[in-house]
Amino acid sequence: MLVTNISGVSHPKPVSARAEATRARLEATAVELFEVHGYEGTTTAMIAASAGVSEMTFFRHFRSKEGVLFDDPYDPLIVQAIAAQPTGLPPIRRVSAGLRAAWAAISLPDVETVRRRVRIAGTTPSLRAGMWANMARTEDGIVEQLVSDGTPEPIARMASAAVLAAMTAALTAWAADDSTMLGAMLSQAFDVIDGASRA
Amino acid sequence: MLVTNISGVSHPKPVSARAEATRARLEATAVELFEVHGYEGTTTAMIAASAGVSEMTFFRHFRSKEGVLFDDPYDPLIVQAIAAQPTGLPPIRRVSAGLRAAWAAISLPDVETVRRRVRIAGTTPSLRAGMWANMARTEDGIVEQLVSDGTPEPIARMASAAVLAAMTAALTAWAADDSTMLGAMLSQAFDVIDGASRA
DNA sequence: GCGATCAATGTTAGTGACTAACATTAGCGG
DNA sequence: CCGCTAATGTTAGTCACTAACATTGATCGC
Repeated sequence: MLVTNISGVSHPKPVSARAEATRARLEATAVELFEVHGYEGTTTAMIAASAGVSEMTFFRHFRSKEGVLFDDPYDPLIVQAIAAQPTGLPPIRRVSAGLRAAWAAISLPDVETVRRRVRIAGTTPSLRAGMWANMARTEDGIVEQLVSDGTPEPIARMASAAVLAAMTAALTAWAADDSTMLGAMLSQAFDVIDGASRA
Repeated sequence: MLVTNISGVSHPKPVSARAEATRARLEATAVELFEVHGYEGTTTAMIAASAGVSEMTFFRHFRSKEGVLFDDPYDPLIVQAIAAQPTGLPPIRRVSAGLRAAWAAISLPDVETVRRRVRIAGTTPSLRAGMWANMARTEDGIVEQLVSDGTPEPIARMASAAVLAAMTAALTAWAADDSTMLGAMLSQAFDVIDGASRA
């Protein structure tokens, strides 16, 4: 539930109401603690204790400590939007146009929640990499689509990595400054990719 | 000593001959063990034991296990090359042109060593992020240069993130396939950024 | 209601990366 | 050869994370 899951695809876990409640409680507790003590200053033991469960239970609901912030299920919407772009475009343009379209087509459900999370990630050096890793599946999906339309794999990977990196930069810039708007930042990022941004 | 240290800038540590020898022994031992048992299958205790030192000594020479593979000191050459590009170009073009020039200007001392390391990093999911983190200082340097030439900071960060991401993709693609040449891969990456790459 | 069942949680014990504090050794200059 | 300091060793810890097994609790057939 961060940024590459644009349309709100949910986890396939067949969860009971109790489990879902526990997960939600852990998630909320964790984010609050991160904001107060910082990510590194918050231990998984603290999160579990504050949520009233054992540490083991924390790891049953989240793959890792990072997993509290990053666990986007793969969202096919992005890949579909890219597939819809003309194959005649240079790959990087095709990806940027696709992402532009994907973002324009939706409206994020709870923008402020996302902003809080991205802010934590953007201000913690060790988490910047995690944000990137969270997009791995999305990158793979984009690459697969480009390749199936005839783009050589290395080229496809370079193009998607570049665009997703610019997008990530846009997200962290947006999260860091409350006066900015997500749409505007993303638009700037795609403009940068398209070489349309000057100076 | 990986990829963002193009001109061989060395660490500023005032090292004795003995310490340098120990460091080199640990480094070589570690890479060999990584290649045999995989990165995750190699413990720091194994590395230390194989090198004939205590585990503590390992961490005195390397910040972390990842640090064995990634510890590029910041290389000002790249930033200089970017600074030399015309300020009239769109930021992303300026960065790609600068990196193109930087890579053309040098020849990597021991290409095969680099390839071994990048291969380990590229084939270990948890290390892909580390490669990226290793370039943080370089990214910051590029951003600083662009900003001092009038580019707004968010734009500068989007542009450098995008180009470095494409470059990283080129490096992993090169390392994964022994029949490819580094220069050709990098050239392709910059072509992708410039939108010159078709299909 | 009542027990059975299975998911959800707890407990315990461990591994591996990494740190801090303090003790020891080894090589160099005098 | 002595002493000094850098380099290394030892010990004892913290924290993220895992495995194996025990326990609770909600829901379902009855």
